[in-house]
Amino acid sequence: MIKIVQSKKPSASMAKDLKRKRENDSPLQAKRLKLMVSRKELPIWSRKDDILGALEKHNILVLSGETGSGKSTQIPQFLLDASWCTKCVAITQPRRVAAISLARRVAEEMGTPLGKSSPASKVGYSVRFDEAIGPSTRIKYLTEGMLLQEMLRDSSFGQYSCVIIDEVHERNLNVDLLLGFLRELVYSKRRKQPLKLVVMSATADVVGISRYLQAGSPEPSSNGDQTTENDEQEWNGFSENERPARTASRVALVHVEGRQYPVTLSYLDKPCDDMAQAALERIFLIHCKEPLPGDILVFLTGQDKIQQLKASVEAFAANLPPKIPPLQVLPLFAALPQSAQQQIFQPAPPRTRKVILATNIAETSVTVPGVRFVIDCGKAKIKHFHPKLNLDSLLIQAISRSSADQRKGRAGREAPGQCYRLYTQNSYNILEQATSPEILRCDLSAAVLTMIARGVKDPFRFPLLTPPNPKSMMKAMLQLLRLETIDSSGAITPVGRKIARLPLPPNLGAVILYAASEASSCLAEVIDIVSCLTVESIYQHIETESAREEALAARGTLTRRSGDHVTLLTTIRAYAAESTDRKAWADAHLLSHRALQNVLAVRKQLRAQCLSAKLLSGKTFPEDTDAGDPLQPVDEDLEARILKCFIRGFVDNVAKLCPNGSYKTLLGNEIVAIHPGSVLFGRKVEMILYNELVFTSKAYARGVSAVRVGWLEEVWP
DNA sequence: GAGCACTGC
Repeated sequence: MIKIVQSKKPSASMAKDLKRKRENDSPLQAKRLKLMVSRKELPIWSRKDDILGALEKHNILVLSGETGSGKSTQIPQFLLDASWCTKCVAITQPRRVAAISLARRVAEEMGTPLGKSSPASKVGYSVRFDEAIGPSTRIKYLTEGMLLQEMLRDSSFGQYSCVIIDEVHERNLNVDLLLGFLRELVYSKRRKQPLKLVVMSATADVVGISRYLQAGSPEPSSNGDQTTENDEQEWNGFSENERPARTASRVALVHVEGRQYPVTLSYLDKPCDDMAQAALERIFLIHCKEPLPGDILVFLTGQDKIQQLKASVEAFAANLPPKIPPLQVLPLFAALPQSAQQQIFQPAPPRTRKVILATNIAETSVTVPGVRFVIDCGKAKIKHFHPKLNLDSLLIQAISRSSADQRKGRAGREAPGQCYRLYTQNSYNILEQATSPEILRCDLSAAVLTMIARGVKDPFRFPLLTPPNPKSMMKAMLQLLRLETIDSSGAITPVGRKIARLPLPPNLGAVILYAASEASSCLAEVIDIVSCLTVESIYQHIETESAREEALAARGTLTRRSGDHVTLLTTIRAYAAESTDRKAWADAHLLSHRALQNVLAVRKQLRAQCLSAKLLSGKTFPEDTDAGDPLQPVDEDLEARILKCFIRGFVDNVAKLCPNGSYKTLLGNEIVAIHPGSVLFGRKVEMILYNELVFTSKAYARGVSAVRVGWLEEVWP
C-alpha cells in the first residue's frame, strides 16, 4: 500500500501523513514479522497450497485438524490470497471470547490494526453488544448467532466470498442451522459468484458432514440421493463462464495434523463407586510423587461436588508433612464471580501446586494455564428437553469419547502430561463416540421459527445434518401456532416476522408483543423483566448458610411478594436508578454487577428493536422510567397487566396449588416444586406461573410469580 | 421442603 502511494509522488501533506502512518505502523510490522516465524512452524502452514488448490476446484472444503494445527488463525489469511476471494471472509466461533481473541491475534499476524481503530483495518469481529468492523475489513470473526442473524437480513450473503464454520464438532444448534442454509446457498442461483464454504472440525470424523454437504449439490451425488431434475435451472442465473465447472460442486476433504505434547493415559482397574474419594487419592498421589511445576485440573460434574472436594483436599493437605509443598485449591465454574475465575490465571505462590476443580467450563470455554495433570471423572451434567413434559432435565451422564479425549488434551498444551481417568478402559470403550448434537436435546421453537423466517416452507422436510426428533418438531410447531407466529398453513405471520428478529426465544418475544398492545401498555416494564430472565442469574453466588441469610436481608427491600417477575423489575430499576456507584450498590445487595450490566445491555438492545419495529406508540421510551422511587410498590393494576402478558406467552407453564400443598401443572397434571432460589419458595398461592421447569432431583419451577385463576380466564376465555 | 452443566442472538 505504501508503495502505491509513493509511486504517485505524494504532496507534502500526504508525505507527512505517510510518515506518520509509517511510524504508527512500524511496531505493527515488527510484530507481524516476529509472529511470522511461529506461523511458519504451524502444521497447517505447509498445507496452504493443498487447501487453496482444493478450493479452486471445489466450492466446499471440509477440513479436519486437531488442536494446535493453527486452522482458526491461518485459513482465513490463506484464503485472502485466492483469486476468487474478492470480498470478505466470515469465520464463526461458538463463543464471544474466542471470536474476539482470534480476531485480535490475526490482526497482529497481518500487521493491521483491529476493527474500528483504523479505516485501514483488515480484520474485525462481530459479537452481540460489541462490533469492530471497518470499511476495509476482509476477515470477520463472528459468533454463530450473529451470522445467523445476518442471514435473516441478507439471505444470499452478498458481502462474503467465503464462509468458514469453525468448531463444527461441537454441533451447536446454530451451526446445524447454518450448515442447512449454507449447503443450499453454495449452489444457489441467487448469487452472482459462487459462495465458498469451509467447514472445520477438531475431530477426524467428518465423513457424515461431507456426505451431507455433498448431498446438497445439484450434481448427482455419490450415493445418488437428493438429485434434482432442475440441475440445469439451478445455474440459469450464470453465464457459461460464471458457472462453476461441473467438478466444482464436489466436496474436498483435507486433514491436518494437530500439534500437542504427548499425554500418557491411565485408567482404573475396576469401577469405583466413590468418585470424590478416588479423585482425592489421585490428587495426593500426583502431588507427592511428581515434581513441580505442573498443576492439576480435575473435571467434576457441578458446583456442589467441587465445593465438597475442595473442603476435603484442604483438610487433607493441612496434615501433610512439611517437606511436601503446599496446595492451592481453586474452584472453577460459570456461576463463580469473574474475580474468582481470574485466580486460575494468576501464578501460584512459590513452591505451590495449583489444583483446579472445574466443571465442563474447562473443557472448551476456559483454557487453564500450567496444567500437566488431568483427572477426569468421566461424567457431566447434560441438559435434555422433553417435549411431552415440556421440561428440561439436567442430569449427570457419562460423557462421550470425544469429550474424554478433549479433557485429556488439556494436560498436553504446554508440556508432556498425564491423564487419569476415574473409570475403566472398558467404560471408555463403550462411551458414545460424540456428544449428542444440541438439536436433539433442546426446545426447537426458536430454530423452527428461524427456518420459517428464512423461507423454509416445510421445516419437517428441511434437510439437516441430524434430523431432529419429530415429536420435538411437532411441539415447536404447535407452540409457534399458539403464539400466532405462524398461521394454520405454517406460513409466517407479520407478528412472527417481528418475533423472529428479536434476540429471544419465541415465547418471550411474544410476551413483548403482547405488552406493546394498548390493553397491556406495559412494554417498558416487560422489557426490563425479560432482560433479567435472559441473562445469567443477577444474584451473587452464595456458598454458606450465613451468607444466604445475609443475602436475603440485603435484598429485602427489593423483594416483592407477588414473585420473581416483579422482584426482578424492582431490582433492575433500582440498579439503573443508582447514579453514584453501581458496582458498590450491587455488592451491597449481594447482586452480580456483571449480570446487571448485561441486563441493561439487553434492555437497550430490546428497546431499540422495539422502537424500530414501531411497537411503541411514542418515539422513545419515556426517559423517566428509571426516575421516581424504584422501591415504591408496583401499582396492582400494572402488575396484573404485566403478569397477564406472561401468562399468554407461557400457558404451558402454569400450575395450581393442590390440597396437599404441592403444585400441579394445569396441562398434564405433573407435580412441580418452586425452586429454592425463587422469592416464592416456601409460599403457598392459588396458582403459579413460571419461566422454566428444570428437572434435577425433581421438577423445579424457576422464575415464579403468583397469578390469579381469574386472570387465566380473562386471557383464555 | 432446600439448589443452579455450558454457550449464544
